[in-house]
Amino acid sequence: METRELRYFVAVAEELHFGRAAERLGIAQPPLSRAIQQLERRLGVTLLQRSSRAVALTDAGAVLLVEGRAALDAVEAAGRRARRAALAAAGAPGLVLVTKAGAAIELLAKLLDAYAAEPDAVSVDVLLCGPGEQGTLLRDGRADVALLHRPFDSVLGLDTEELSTEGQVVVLPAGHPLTSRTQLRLADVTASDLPLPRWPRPDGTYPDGPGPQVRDKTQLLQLIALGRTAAVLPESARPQLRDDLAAVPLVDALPVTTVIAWPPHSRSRPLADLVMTATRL
Amino acid sequence: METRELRYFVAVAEELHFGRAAERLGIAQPPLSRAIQQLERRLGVTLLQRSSRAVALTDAGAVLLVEGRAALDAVEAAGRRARRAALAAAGAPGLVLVTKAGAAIELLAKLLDAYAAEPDAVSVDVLLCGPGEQGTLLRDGRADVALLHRPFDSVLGLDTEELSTEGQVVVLPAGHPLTSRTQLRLADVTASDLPLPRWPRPDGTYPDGPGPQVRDKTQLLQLIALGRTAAVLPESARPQLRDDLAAVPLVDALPVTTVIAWPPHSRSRPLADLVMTATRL
DNA sequence: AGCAGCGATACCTGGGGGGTATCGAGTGAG
DNA sequence: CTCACTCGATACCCCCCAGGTATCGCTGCT
Repeated sequence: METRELRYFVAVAEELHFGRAAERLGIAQPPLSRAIQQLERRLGVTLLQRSSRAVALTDAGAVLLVEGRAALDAVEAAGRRARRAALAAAGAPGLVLVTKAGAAIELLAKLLDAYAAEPDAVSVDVLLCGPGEQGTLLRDGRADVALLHRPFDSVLGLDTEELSTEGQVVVLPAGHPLTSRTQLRLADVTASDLPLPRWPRPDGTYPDGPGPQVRDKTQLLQLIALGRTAAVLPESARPQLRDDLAAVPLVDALPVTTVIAWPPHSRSRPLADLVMTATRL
Repeated sequence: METRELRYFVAVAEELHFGRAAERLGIAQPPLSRAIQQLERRLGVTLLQRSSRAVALTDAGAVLLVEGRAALDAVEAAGRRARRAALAAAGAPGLVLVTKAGAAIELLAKLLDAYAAEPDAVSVDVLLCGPGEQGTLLRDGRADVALLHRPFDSVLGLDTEELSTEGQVVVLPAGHPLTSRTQLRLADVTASDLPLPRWPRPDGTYPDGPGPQVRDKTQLLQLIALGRTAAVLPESARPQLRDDLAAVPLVDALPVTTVIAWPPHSRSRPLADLVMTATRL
C-alpha cells in the first residue's frame, strides 16, 4: 500500500465526498475515484459505501481511517526525525518540548532549569499548543517530548513517566456564594447557576450545551470573572489566578497526573537525559 | 514520502549494499540508486555515506532506518486491520492472541475460559511465537493482543494492563548440590558449574558465551536434566517441570510481571471485552 | 419531466519508475 | 605499477500508470 493511496483515502473518508476531497488534494475527481477503487481491490475490501447520492464508511473503512492516519503520521514522523537527526549531527541539536498553553508552568520552569544545569544539556525549544494536539505533534515528529495531563490527554502509543499528581479546584468569580465553602463536589458546581465551559474538539467544532465556548485560558478566566461560567482546573493553576477569581478544592474529582511523554523508539541521549532529569525533580 | 522509497531505503540500509538490496527488492540496481538519491533530495538529508567501496549509514540514516521500519509496519498494520475488520463484519470476527511459546500457560487457559463465558465472546486464535516477536506481530497487525512478560519483552508503543506478578526460580537437575538450598541468589548460580543457556537473538544468531544454545523450552529442560545448564524461569513454570528437575526460589531476581498488551487505537469491542476479562481474573 | 449533484467510465497524455549498457573511482593481486 | 574487479552513478530508452478532460448514469428534488 502506498502512502499516496492512504492519503487519498483519508481525505475521502474525512470529507465523505469525492469532489471536495479531490479539491483538497489538488487533483481532479476521476483519478481519485480510481485510486480508491484500486486501493479497495488491492486490500480486497470495500471501504466506502457509495450510493450515487452519498458516501459512507464501511466498518473496514472506519478502521482504515483511524489506522491510516496513524500510519501516515508515522511516515511523516520518520522523515522529520531523520531531518532533525541530520541537523543534530550538524551541531544544532536541541529538543522540542510541547505542552498545553498555560499548564504546568512552574513544573516546566523547574524542569528546564534543572535540565540546563546538566553536563551535556542541549537547547530545548518550548512549543505551546491547544488541548489535544500534543499527541499529534509527538507522533508526527514535530516535537520530541511533551508534558501532558492524565486522564485528559491521551497517552495512547506513547511512553510516559509520571512526574506529579495533584487535586483539582473549582475556579469561581470572587464573591460567588459557593466561594464561602471550604470544599466542593462536582455536583455542587453542576447544580449551581454557572454552566461549565465548552472547549473546541480537535476538528474545531464545539459540543452542544449551555456553557460558553472558550478557546484559551485567558478567555476562560475572563468569562469566569464576568460570572458566566466556572471551571475545574488543577491546583497548580491557583497561583496564576487574578484577584477577582476564587478557587475552592474539589473533593470528588479524579486527581490530575502530570506525565512526561515521548514517542516510542527515538531514545536519543538528550531525550533520555531530559526524562531522567524530570523524574528526579 | 512514499512507502516504496522507504522500503527501498530500509533494504539498502540493512544490506549496506545497493546490489544485494536491489536483488532482494526484485529490481535492478540503477533505479534503486536513483530512488535513494531522490529520497535524500526530498528530505534534504544525506542518508548514506558512499565510498565507491562501501556504504555506511549517516546519523540521519540510522534514525530513518529505525523510524522507517516502524512506519512501514504501521502502514502494513493499517491494511491488515482493515481487512480483518471486513472479515469481522462478514461474521467471522475472532481475535488473534499471541504469546511466547511455553509461557503463562495456565493464566492463558484461565483467560480463554473466562472470556469464552462472556456473553458476546468471539473466537480467539492463539498464536505461539518465539521470544521478542510478539511486539512485531502486534505492531504489524498480524495479532490483536498479546500476553507478555516485563521486563523481558518490550512494551514500547503498546497499551498494557498488568495481570500478575511472580517471582522467579532457578531450575536445576534433580540431585544437584544447589537443590539442597531453600533459596538462591543469582550469584550462586553463576558461580556454580552450570552455565546459563544462550537464547537466539531476533536475527537468529546466538550471543557468545559458555552456555549451550537453546531454541525452545523442551530443549532447555532436556539440557537441564542432562546437567548441562540451569535456567531462571517464572514460578508459574514450576508445575510443568519433569520429575528429574528441581526448582529453587531466587531471591534477588526482578519479579516478572505478566501483562496483556494491545496496539494503541483499535479498541474494538471484542478486544476491550477480552482485556476487561483479563484484568478481572 | 427536468434539472442538478455526484460518482463512475472512457480516453488521452506525460512523467517517472524501471530496464540495459556503460562509466569511473577505488582496491587488491601480482 | 598496472590490470582486473567491484560497486555505485550516469546515460538513455521504454512503457505503465497517475492525472487530466469529457461524458455518462443514477438519484433525489423541484
